Amino acid sequence: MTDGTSRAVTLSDVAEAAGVSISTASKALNDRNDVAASTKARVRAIAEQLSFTPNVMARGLLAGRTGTVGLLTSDLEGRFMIPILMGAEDAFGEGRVNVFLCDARGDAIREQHHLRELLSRRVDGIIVVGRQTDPRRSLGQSLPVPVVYAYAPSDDPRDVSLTPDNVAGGRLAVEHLIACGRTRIAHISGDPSFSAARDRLAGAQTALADAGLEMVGEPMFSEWTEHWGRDAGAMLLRQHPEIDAIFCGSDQIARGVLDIARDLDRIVPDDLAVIGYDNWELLAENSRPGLTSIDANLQQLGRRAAELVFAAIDGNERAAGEQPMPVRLVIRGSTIARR
Amino acid sequence: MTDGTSRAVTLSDVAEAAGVSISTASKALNDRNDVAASTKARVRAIAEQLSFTPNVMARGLLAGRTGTVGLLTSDLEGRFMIPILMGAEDAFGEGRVNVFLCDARGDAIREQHHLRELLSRRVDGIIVVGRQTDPRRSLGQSLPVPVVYAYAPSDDPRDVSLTPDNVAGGRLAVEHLIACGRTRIAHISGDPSFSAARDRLAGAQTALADAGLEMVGEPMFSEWTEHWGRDAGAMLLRQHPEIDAIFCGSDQIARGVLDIARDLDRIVPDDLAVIGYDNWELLAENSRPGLTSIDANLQQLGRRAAELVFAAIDGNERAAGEQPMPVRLVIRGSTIARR
DNA sequence: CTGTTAGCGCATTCAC
DNA sequence: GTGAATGCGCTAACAG
Repeated sequence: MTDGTSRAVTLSDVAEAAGVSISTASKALNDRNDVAASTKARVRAIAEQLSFTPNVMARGLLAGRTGTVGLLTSDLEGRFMIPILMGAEDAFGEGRVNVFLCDARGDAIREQHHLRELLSRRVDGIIVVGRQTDPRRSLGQSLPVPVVYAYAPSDDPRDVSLTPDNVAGGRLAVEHLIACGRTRIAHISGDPSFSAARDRLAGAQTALADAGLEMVGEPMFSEWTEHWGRDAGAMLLRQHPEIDAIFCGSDQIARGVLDIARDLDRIVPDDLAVIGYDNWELLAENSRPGLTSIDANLQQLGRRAAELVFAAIDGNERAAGEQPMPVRLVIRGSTIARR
Repeated sequence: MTDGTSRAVTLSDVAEAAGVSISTASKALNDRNDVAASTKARVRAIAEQLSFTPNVMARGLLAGRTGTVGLLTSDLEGRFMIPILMGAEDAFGEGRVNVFLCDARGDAIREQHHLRELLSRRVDGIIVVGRQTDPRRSLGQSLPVPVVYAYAPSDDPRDVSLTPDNVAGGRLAVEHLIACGRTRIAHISGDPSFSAARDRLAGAQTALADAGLEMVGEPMFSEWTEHWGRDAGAMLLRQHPEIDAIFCGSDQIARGVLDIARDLDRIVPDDLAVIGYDNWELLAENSRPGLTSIDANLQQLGRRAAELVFAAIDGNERAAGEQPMPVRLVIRGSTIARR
């Protein structure tokens, strides 16, 4: 463990060591031109030597800004927050902005608690990340800082929300299957209480209708798990052996379907095409064959959320409403045979 | 988006509204006894009404402490940081400590950059999270705040490092297989340049030797992937059909082995027991059968790291050296048939 | 070009 | 009990 005792060196330490006033030292370090080049160099050398790091809090007191953003999540265990966080970090980038990460664990009390903490710390803005695409309760309109909702939209249309476009994703998936020459397409998805499940189905239905096709069998809803994918896949392929493609509501479900297809001697993709959702690389790249999937571009979503927070902080741009974010298709071997 | 314009209300606002001085307001809100109960109540009511949140920066300026901790990770995409972060958050808990999350993306330059930022923000301590258990370069001994290394230890023994005990994990895994009556045990693992791979093997060898057994075939090293698990499993089972158990260096590898075992008509666990490593629930709980695995208790590791940072901050306790953290066995159907 | 002064928001003496 | 004064570390406006 490093030495936790030595007091942090302050600007006045540097000034004293350099034999100048505090304000001169400040100017030198902030590269103002109203200071002699020689003293500037000297002060900087001293600062370097003393490994001086300016106290951002003190600076923030003056500026009224802290250069911090709060990320309030209820999905620390899940996988959606991570890419969003990465995108946000990218956007904040070298902009000297740091992120406070708070995990509410899906608990409203804890969320309120963390919200107060973030406001106490005078974050310049807040990004709220949910774990489903269903609307969540708004933090309210009376906060002193801008708020952007990511993945899970706010239930208040006055808020800005960025959500992946699940309808477009469903459409994209089925259009791809049709483009691959498939016509007898079925759908297995997760919990129907999730708008994600319903929206993806809606998109799929649109694509089918546009092509003059009908879905084979009823869409099957239950859990977002491999187990369900296996069970549903087995039922479906037994009841409707003519099926030549299955659109799955998640990569986990798709993995289950791939698994059971092998048991039933259905060759993927020749005999049966399978497409997943989320493009969870751990699952999609390691299956046999690789799993074609829909990617929600979460990193880009996070980046955009950060940009919106920024815009609201220093500009006056005040967007509002739910903005569906584009998704993309990632093709692997489960829909097109690689040669 | 919420109103980003309304200036945050300050203590002087509250004082003015309550018709008292700033210092009295301060005392009232901090529950000091040298203030009349009536005024105390009044000030608090006003503060509540104005939704006053104290500016932690200003307070921190005085106190010399910020109540923040930096989490410097190089594993934002990976899975190790998340449970560690959760454990740390638990430990910090209601302690009014917040976490700055910085992702260095495995880049030393970026890490240095983030380190400076954290020091600028006067974090009270830093937790460094790596993505492998191999030693990483120390941040140095001259930092003004305590540092604890989690998962990846520091290469400087003067630092405190918490790493999962991979040797114990390897031993535990093989002891379990032996307890299940297995005697012809093989090993498939990942990249041998990882100390995790070597340590787990060492532990396994110990357990075998203690039981008077020898490993079947050579340990197989390559990647931490399902693909490798399938390939290695196929080779192994073909060359050594007598194998009755495989200890895998990761859950991904184990999933591959389970997959190929099914292809080769080996019944798990009756005919072949399989054990993984990491207890990645996504993989372990959804396989057929469920995957027995070694869990590194990362959440507890994170909690402990936070506790050590705390101890160093306000106590004088200054631990040092690499502390191996206990692991545990999670039994599922891949080693013991569930009835 | 440099130094002095003031003040960001708050907690803490110390007078009254 | 209460309030005026001081200072945390820093930057901005001025005066020299």
